[in-house]
Amino acid sequence: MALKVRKNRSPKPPGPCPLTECMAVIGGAWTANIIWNLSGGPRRFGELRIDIPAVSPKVLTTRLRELERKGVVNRKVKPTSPPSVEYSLTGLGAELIPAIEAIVAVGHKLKHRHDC
Amino acid sequence: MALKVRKNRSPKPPGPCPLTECMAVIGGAWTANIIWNLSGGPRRFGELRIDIPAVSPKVLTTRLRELERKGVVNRKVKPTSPPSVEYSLTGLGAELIPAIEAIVAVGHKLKHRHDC
DNA sequence: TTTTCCGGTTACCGCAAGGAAACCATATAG
DNA sequence: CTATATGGTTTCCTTGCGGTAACCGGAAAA
Repeated sequence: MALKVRKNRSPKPPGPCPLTECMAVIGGAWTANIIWNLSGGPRRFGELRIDIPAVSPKVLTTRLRELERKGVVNRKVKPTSPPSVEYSLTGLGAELIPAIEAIVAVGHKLKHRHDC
Repeated sequence: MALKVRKNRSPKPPGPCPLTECMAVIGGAWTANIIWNLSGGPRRFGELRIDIPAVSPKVLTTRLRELERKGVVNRKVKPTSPPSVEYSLTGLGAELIPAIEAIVAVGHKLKHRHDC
């Protein structure tokens, strides 16, 4: 009575899983929200804090630094006074938008179904 | 010297954020992988363990139960012997596929860029 | 009788992610 | 002189997520 594994599995590419890899980028707390809020154009630190009121400055800094290191967002310091810092999506960051949009779309459907 | 918040923010719907809501569904460890592996058709517990070797039975059970409760997957027990349990995506679960696919697509791009 | 297989369950544990609150440096406005 | 705005940093602490490992119950195969 051997285990018969059916072959209708979805395609499994070799090497590190692209799904896991992408989730590692957008999976952190508030990460997707941050990217989503940057999709409308550059935004300053304080503006992001207003856009996402629940995020603490510590976490916001952490996420922005991570995303910068991964090449998803760009950090530009403007030598005004007091200096203001503008964050924007890089080309790579822009490529994440369709995925985020798809997630948002599902979120709407979930709300619709849930609706209790 | 008042704070001038620019208005180029992305649209913010009232109420609970759809983005956060959807991420709560697909955000758990291995969750997206599980849904992805079910997108090719129904799959048994043991098959999923083979598809995703790194997932422990405990976590796999937890995730499947969560997804079942949220109406994303369907659990069907077949009274064979030993009994086999088949998991499949519900209609709601199927709606998640485009988002997952978008994430997978970005994962490929990430690998391409990274490529080290 | 013992083993194998399926689909789990249970107990235990470590650690890192994340929340809260306080603090900081600089420069201009009033 | 003091207040305010900006963009953080630092410290502390809790929670819970997820990993490991062992165990389980029924049935059939050997």
